[in-house]
Amino acid sequence: MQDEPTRDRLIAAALRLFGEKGYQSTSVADVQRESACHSGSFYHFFPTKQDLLLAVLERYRAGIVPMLIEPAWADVHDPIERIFALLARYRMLLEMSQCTYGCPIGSLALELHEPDPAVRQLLADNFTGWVDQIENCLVEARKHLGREFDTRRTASFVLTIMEGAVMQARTYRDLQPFDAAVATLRDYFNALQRATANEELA
Amino acid sequence: MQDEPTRDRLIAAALRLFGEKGYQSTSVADVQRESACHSGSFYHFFPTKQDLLLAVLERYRAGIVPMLIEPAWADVHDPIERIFALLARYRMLLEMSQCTYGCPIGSLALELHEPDPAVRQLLADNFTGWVDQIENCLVEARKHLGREFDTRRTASFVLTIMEGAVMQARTYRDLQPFDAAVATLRDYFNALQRATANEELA
DNA sequence: GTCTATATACGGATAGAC
DNA sequence: GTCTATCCGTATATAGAC
Repeated sequence: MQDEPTRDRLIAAALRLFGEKGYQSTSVADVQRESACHSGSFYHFFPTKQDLLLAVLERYRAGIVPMLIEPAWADVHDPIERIFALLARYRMLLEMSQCTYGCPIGSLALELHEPDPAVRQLLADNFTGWVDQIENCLVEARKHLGREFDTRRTASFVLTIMEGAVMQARTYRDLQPFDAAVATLRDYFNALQRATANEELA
Repeated sequence: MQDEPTRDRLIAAALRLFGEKGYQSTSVADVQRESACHSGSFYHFFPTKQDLLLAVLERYRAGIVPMLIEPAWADVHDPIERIFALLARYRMLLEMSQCTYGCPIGSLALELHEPDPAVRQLLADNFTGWVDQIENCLVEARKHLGREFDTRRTASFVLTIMEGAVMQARTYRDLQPFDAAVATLRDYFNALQRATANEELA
């Protein structure tokens, strides 16, 4: 950890701190302390604090598949189950943190009310990258879900639910609203599959 | 406006500013300027900035029915349509602000990572008050939605979707993900009603 | 209750030696 | 590339006259 290049250590520390405390509540001094480097090094790599944020968001974006999706899907192959396996990862994050740590991208998206365009774009890119993965699952599952099924719209809906569910779990400090949302999403998929099966019978 | 008691002017200004810029990005000086009062008055009414936040959250909570629900439901009587009428209010807020202003409670809930317990409780109370109203609609609509229908779980699901949809609309600066989420929720209710109608035929 | 002036701390960012 | 020391603005909060 200490042997990593300084720039990477700074990004790694910021990634953790921005997730735990938020962007504004994390001072440049916090990042310096956690990465064991000093002011001169920091500003050598990042002209401003926001440039560090951009690097963090880019690292999140690049990490969606290797750091989030692949671990979640290693032992799950059914496309619909993969969606719920991903949601289970967020549940685990909430559980391990007593419902304080959820989705860092969602938190940043609402914390920064008037983000710099480059920041906003990277937040959006993170959402899009996540939704892309869900959509892949839905395309694969399409035959069970009806011909006129809109895979993109539904993939976006899954992100909507994950983010809203994390928000409530954090606010109530309770997994129940998260579990409730996931259970209701499950109902929805079941209803779609039942409807499609009925169509095929007819 | 200028004739209002000072304390109310402070709360009103803070309510607006916290919604527009967030809590941390709003300085006490901002609130003083917008409410046309000075430091001495501010700290006469609110010992700390957080005490002002508590007053704002309490005002939001008390305003759910008179300021949000009643206007949204004045001309709508079908219980399911009332749910969509409420969601349409949020769409209007997004539209009027070019997708920058969504749900101030949700924004505060994710901005404040380790809120004071009193703050967190008031955020939760706001969510609960909102969900209560949705649940009333679902109880009224129950006969069309199936006997084993869980009204509380589904009401919480509606909040989940609203918050997640607002988050995405703000991040993309585009109403499309919001509309997509609402349309998918509509599909879900339609599926529930269809399933219940089929049950009754059988 | 309201005003002005100010204490005090901490934030992001910079200077310049090494 | 890394270090120490520091500038300077702004933040919350206070003091004390009126």
